[in-house]
Amino acid sequence: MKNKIKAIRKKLGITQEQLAKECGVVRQTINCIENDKYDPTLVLAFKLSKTLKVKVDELFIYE
Amino acid sequence: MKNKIKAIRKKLGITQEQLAKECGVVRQTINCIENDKYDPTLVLAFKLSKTLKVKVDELFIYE
DNA sequence: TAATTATGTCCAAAACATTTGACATAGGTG
DNA sequence: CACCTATGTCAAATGTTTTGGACATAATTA
Repeated sequence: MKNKIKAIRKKLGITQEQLAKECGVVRQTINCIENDKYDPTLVLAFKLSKTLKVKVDELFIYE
Repeated sequence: MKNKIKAIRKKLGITQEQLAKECGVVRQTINCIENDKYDPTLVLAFKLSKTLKVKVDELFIYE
């Protein structure tokens, strides 16, 4: 499952570390998700969505 | 994390078994998610969303 | 250049999601 | 009532996500 996290995070000018802290996870988690190592849990997807100010349906690309 | 799966599934007149099959999981998985035993993975959330014809952001209630 | 910050990666363990198989109960229909 | 379908639940096994600690490299800045 692809996502737009890295692009949107950079547009907002924040680091993986800052995004991680906002979402209550560690930096490696953000890094793995941005690089498609695995998908976030649903709760984390919503936290990312909220922090990055886009809807879950926009942030992730299904299919 | 709450969700509207049971309500929408009933409105569509389908069983847990049918929804499960559509989404490629077993009946117990749908049952557990409807009864808030655990949250689905992000991929399953998108499959449920697609089958139930509502957006992920509408199907699940975060906060 | 040297120092600092940001990112990518690895591993093992912990936490969480899903399956399989089974049994119990609730609701409707003959 | 007896039958059948749908739903709820449980425990053990398996698969996936997240953590914590560590190290390497890339990019930025003094």
